Amino acid sequence: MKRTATTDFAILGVLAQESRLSGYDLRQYLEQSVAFFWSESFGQIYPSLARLERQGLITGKVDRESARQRKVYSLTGRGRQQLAHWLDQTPLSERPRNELLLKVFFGAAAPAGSVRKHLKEVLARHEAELAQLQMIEREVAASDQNSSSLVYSLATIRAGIHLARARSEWARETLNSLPE
Amino acid sequence: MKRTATTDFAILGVLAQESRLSGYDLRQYLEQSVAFFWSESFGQIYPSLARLERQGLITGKVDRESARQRKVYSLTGRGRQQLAHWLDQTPLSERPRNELLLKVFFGAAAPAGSVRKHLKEVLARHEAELAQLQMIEREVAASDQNSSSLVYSLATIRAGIHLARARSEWARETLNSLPE
DNA sequence: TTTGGCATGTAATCCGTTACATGATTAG
DNA sequence: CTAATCATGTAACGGATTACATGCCAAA
Repeated sequence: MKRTATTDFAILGVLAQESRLSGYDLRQYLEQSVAFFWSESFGQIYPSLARLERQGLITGKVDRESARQRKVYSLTGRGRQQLAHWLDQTPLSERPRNELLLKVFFGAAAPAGSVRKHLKEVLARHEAELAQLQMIEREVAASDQNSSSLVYSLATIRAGIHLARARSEWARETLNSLPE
Repeated sequence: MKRTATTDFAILGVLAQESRLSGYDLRQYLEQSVAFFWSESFGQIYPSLARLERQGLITGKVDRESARQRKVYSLTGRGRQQLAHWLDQTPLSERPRNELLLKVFFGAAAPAGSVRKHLKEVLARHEAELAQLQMIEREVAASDQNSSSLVYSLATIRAGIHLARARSEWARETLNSLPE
């Protein structure tokens, strides 16, 4: 018995911050905010929107102000309630699958230089990610919008910074510790 | 077009380190070594073993030395070759889904105290994990076995340590930064 | 003798991505 | 005009967990 359906709650969460969004908007929003720790595909979003509307957690209406044919959704009271309930449940601890670490673990069976090559690549990637997140942090922190969600956005950005830094340091350290 | 089939390679990798293992053994091995960044269920392992044997990458034989009815597998030359090839491919960057961060991000819509509660829990969890990994690191480092895979085991353990430390520090810092 | 661990497998189900299918609008 | 982007959806597929189903062996 699992029951998570996190896609539904990701949608409810975004609609709690901003209403009158289309499926397309929702995707954009997620990509531009939480992409580094969460993502949804259209294949998930559209069926989910239909389901949530059927359940009365969101309401959809055709957007007349737009020239395009788009349907925008907003949270209902019940939707907000359900979201709050889900947010209160302790999050499931993820069972991550890290292909890089698996390849490092089996390093002894790899061709010479493979592991170093992978480590150099991730080091570069995480250093770039770190720089980018630090820039975003400065921007967000400087934005004068004192919305209630600001502190939470900042917290997740800092999580990304901590993780990118830890991964970079590990990669650097490991490159030094490996022979050849 | 994706093509990963990582379960297969996880099995090949373990068999490269130790031969004559049953499906049950493989599960045990994975749980006791790479569990914090990789796991496989029986529902994956047994079909995968059958497939790998059909492809000639491993060979299985009924274990006569054991009183139990078990079939043990070993890597073939071709299996070792395939593994080496896979290990050389740059690992796919994971698209992680972190439910905790999602709940933090939507914190403004949560009941009062929810986020703090979650953060306290993960802080405790990661601090315990950190202590455990540090212990394991000392044990493994002290083990006189100078096997070629030792350095790679240590590297993955240190990855766990870096990550657990980063997550703990982030949680502590975030608890301080949140109001109330 | 009965419980826990060893041991193997299949079936049901879920979750998620990718590909497919279609079409309108807008900017260059 | 034409390419990019907006926009919505379904179908096919694959990967993974969980539940189901079965049964033996060893230790308490």
